Amino acid sequence: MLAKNISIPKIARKCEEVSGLLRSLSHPQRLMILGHLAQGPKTVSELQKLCDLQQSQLSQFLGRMKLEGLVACERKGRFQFYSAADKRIVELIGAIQKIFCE
Amino acid sequence: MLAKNISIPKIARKCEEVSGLLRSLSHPQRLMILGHLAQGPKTVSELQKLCDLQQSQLSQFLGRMKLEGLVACERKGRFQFYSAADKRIVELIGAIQKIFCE
DNA sequence: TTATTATATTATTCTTTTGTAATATGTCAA
DNA sequence: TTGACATATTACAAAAGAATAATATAATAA
Repeated sequence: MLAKNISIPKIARKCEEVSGLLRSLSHPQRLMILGHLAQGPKTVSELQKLCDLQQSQLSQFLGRMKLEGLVACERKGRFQFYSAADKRIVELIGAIQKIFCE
Repeated sequence: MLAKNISIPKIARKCEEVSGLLRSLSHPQRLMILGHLAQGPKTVSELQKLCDLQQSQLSQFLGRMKLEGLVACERKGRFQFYSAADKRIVELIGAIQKIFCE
């Protein structure tokens, strides 16, 4: 139950930033979106089918997650390809799955 | 950037539960509280000093985190000792620190 | 029993988030 | 250029969360 190796000072400095990221993941469908993006880039309409969301809300979620630094996007023709913003995000999703889904 | 080993079906089933946990961690001071509790049990007043919170708000946060299954508590005399609810919570805090604070 | 310390609850106001609908923009094909 | 498709933005009502103050309960010591 103990974790002596966790450094509070380190966490403290990052608390604002990290809690912001976690807030973005604190919605079931945003968590789902990032779960899919952790597997590779997807267009908005692909995500819409995968997550069963209204177009408008999905777009709002993606915009918010982009601002928060969780996802990145790149337009190709008329499609926007969204993906996990960086390695840390993929690692976080991986850790969550390892801890809670195994 | 990819994580082919992440299973979406597994995450999907747990999305509601896990996003709820993450929501509890999505506040800087709640994250801080759990950071401290991951190191061992603490009384409310110890946490109050460590996290610089008003007594009332701390108590409300703790109550909420208890409902959410993040923390457990045990009364000893006039003190309530709070601790991380289980191993998964400690692991999650450890993973967050490893990914974002190193 | 009373005073004191430790913690919890309630009430209230303010802010943020959610869900939804409507509308706008951007890109391509015909 | 027009139409169709893909995505983004805006607006707004309803719900949830945050901060704060005031009050209540629970345990102990004197």
